[in-house]
Amino acid sequence: MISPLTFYKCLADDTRLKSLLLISLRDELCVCELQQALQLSQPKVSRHLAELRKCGMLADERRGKWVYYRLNPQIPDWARGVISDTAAHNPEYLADSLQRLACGPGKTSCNP
Amino acid sequence: MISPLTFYKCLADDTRLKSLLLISLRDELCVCELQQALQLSQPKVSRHLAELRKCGMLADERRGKWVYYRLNPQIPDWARGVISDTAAHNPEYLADSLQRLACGPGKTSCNP
DNA sequence: AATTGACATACGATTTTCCATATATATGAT
DNA sequence: ATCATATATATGGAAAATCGTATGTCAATT
Repeated sequence: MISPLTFYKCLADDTRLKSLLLISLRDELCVCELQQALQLSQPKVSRHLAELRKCGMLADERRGKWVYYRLNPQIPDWARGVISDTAAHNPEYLADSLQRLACGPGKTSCNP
Repeated sequence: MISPLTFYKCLADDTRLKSLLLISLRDELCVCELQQALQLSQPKVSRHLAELRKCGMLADERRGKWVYYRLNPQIPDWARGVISDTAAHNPEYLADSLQRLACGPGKTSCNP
């Protein structure tokens, strides 16, 4: 069970916070989608996702060449609520990233 | 208006997180009460409270020799919700501090 | 005005966090 | 087998956060 302090340390970085919020909104995202949405280098995105995975915040699943990340089903409800509430009430914080994520209905940047 | 990232950076330290949660539960607390509850040095508590004040998370009010801190009335509802939900769902994290805070009905450690 | 108690801040040092770059691994296609 | 793409990790260094100690400020008491 994740401690509140560990949980908030996960959210205390721009890359990790935006990744978590975007994943929460879209259910699952692969690394290259986040990379494009956040306009960051691949190692930077990957490193922060790995940290979130090690903390138990994210679960990863490889499908072919891609690795998809989603919220770990085991995180407690209060933590899931914090993430979704934050995403819901801070549209400006996510606007740019969300726009770069949306490249057509049902489409992802990885699978054109 | 505080950004989500700034907000979570405020919560990403043990002293600050516990202080915010305890203040949320007790409405207001003075420095010496937190100092005793958290078993920390006075400068350490004071420094972190000052940071929370500068970020707009806390409001302070001097009454005589004591300075009382409370949640800034202007913080957005989602942020206040995050704090109170966290306090409500993590009793173990706060148990020790809460016990040291309670030194009798209606009494504080500052005003014996 | 001198003193005491509650609190704030300044300073230097240590620790932690973060990053860019390079390199390694894994998968699928040719 | 080779290659290209997607992702992961390792390394060294830079930047930021945190801390302990010392000192400063403010209010109340005498």
